[in-house]
Amino acid sequence: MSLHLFDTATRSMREFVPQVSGTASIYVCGATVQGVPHIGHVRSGLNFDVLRRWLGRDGSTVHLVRNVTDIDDKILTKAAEHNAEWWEWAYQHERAFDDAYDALGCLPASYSPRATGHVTQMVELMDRLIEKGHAYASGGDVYFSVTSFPEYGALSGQKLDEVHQGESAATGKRDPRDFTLWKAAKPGEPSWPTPWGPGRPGWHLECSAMATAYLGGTFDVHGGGIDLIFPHHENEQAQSRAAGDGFARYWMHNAWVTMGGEKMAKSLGNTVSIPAMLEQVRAPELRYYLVGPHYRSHIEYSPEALDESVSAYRRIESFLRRVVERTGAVGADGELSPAFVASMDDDMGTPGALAAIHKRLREGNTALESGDDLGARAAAESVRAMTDVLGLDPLSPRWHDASAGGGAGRRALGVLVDRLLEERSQARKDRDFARADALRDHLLLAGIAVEDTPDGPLWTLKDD
RNA sequence: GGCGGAGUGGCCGAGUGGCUUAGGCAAGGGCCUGCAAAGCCCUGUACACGGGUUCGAUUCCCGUCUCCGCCUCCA
Repeated sequence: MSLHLFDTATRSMREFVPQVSGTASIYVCGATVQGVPHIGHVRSGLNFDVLRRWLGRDGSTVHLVRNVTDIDDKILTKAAEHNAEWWEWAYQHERAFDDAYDALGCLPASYSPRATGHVTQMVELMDRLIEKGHAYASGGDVYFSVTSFPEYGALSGQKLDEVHQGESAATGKRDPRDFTLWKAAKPGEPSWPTPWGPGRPGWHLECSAMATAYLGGTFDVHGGGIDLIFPHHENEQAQSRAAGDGFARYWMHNAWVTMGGEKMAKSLGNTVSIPAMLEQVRAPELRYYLVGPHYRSHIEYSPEALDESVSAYRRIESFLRRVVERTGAVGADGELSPAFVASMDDDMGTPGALAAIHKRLREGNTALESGDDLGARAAAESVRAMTDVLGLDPLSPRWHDASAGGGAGRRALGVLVDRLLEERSQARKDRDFARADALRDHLLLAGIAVEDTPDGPLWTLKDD
C-alpha cells in the first residue's frame, strides 16, 4: 500500500499523490509568536516533522514551509504590557519556538517566512480579490465577501447561515460574516502602506500569501492544529481559491494535548512549557511521548503516561547500547519491517509503527540472549532505521552526544570509572561482594549506574 | 443552536464483523544472576449503556448517558 492520508476537506482517507512526482510541498501553520511554546504547540511541529521524514525516506525532496506570525493583536498587547517593542517581543518568542523545535529534533523547516516580510504579496492578493469582486475596501479595512464565494464553508462543513464571524473592530462590513483581510492602522500601531491606506495584516491573509509565494498557487499538504479548521483555514482557502489559486490539495490537522481534560491554553493557565518539560525528561523521551499516539488522537497529558514513554524509550536505547557494546558500532540503514511501513503508510500510524519497532527489538534481544550476534546486529540496524523515521534513533548524534556531557569530560570520566570498575571486578573475582557492592553504590551516588552483562560491566550516566 | 471528535483490560494507547490476548508501562510466576539491573518465557483483567441488523458485534445502524473541541484568539 502506498501512503494514504486522512484529508480533512473530504473527511476521507486519500492516497497521497504529490503534484510533482518526487517532490512534496507542505505548508504548516506555525506559531503566533506571542508567548513561550508549550507541548501542545510542539506536537504539531513534531507530527509534521514525522510526515516530512516519512515522505523523504525514498529520496523525495520535501519542501516544508512553516510560517511565523509576528504581528497580531496579542503581540501588540503583550509587548505593551511588558514594555517591549512589538518586534522585539515577537522575535524573542520566535527564537523560543525555534529552540523548542530544535531541542526536540525537528528538522529545520525549508523556510520560515514571517508575516511582516510579505506585505507585498498580501497586497497583490487583495488586489486580485478586489478585482474579481470577492473583496472590498472600507474605511481603510479590507474585507472578504463571503457570499461572493459559493464554496465558502466547504472545508469545515459549516453552513453559511450558521456562521458567526464575530471579529470585533469590524464596523465597515457589508455582511457580518465577511472576514477581515487587512486592518486599518490605529494611532500608535505599526503599519504598512497599501493602496487602501496604512494598516496591518488580518490573521488569515498572510498564510495564503506566503504559502503561494513559496510553494506555488497549488501545493500538496496544508497542516495545522484542529482548531485552525475554522475559521482560519476555511478563510485561507476561500481567499486563495476565489483569487484563482488551487491552494492545498490535502488538509491535515493534528489533535490536542489536553491537561485536566481541557485544551492547553495560556488563558487557562494549564500549559507546560518546553524548557520546563526538559528539566523533567530528556528531549527524545518527550518526543517519544508526543509522537507515539496517532496524530489525530487527543493526548491527555499526565506525568504517569510521560513516565511510561520514558521507560519505553529507554528500553530501545538500552537494547542498542547492548548490541553496540557486544558487537561494535551499528549502522542506521537497516530494513524497515513491513508492519512498520504499512502502519506509516496508513495515515502515519505511529502507534503501529512503534509496535513494529518493539517487535523487532524483542527479536534482537532474543538473538542477543542466544549469542546470535549477526541476528542482533540486523535487528539493531532495523530498529535504528525505523526509530530514525520517527526522529527517535537513540544512537543518532543528535541524541547520543547530548547526554554524554562533551568529549573531553566524557573521556576523563571514563578513565576514572573504568578504574573503579576494574577494582570492582577484582573484588567480585575474590568473592568480596561487600566491597563490590560498595563500589557500585559509590558510583551510583555519583549518578553512574552500573549493570553487569555477559560482556562485562556497563555504565551509564543517570540524568535524574 | 450549527459542525466535529471521544468513551477499550490497573494505566497509556492501537485495531478489527467471527485467533490481533496490537504495542508499551505496571503487576504476578519462572529462567538467568553472588546480589542488583537488564533480558527472555508465561499469566491475568476489555471494549460506556440500551436496543437493532447478523449464524455471530468491541467493531455496522438507532437511541441514551458522559466528556471534549470548533463556531471569538489559539497547535
